[in-house]
Amino acid sequence: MAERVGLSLRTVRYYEEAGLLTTAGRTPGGFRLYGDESVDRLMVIKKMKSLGFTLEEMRSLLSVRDELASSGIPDERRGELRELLRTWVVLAEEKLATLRAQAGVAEDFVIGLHTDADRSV
DNA sequence: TTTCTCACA
DNA sequence: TGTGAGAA
Repeated sequence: MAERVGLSLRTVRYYEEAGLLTTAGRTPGGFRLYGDESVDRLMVIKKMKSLGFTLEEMRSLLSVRDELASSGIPDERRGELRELLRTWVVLAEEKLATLRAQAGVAEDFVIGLHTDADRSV
């Protein structure tokens, strides 16, 4: 699984210990078994990580996702979960706005360096 | 090659 | 928030 998603073995196990990942059981010898949903989860985790979300935040979002995907949820609870998901959308959009602003700074900086370089010829 | 645990940053 | 090392 670590190889599939491009994480170290230690990291994948650490995420399990941190409650972000559930194994689909073990072999008789104790080896971890992973299902396809583990790939999904790890992709979400990787993206959130790169955006600077904490493990706790990942846990939070993943649990909402899980519950929403489970069956037999009362409509009222469903509404709550949808609402929670919307707050995550907002948080992600905030990250996006911050990064865009940073990209703008980087762009200006590079342009400035180019003009410096050109002038110094 | 895996697992777990303890230490370390 | 991870990683390294040792032992089983």
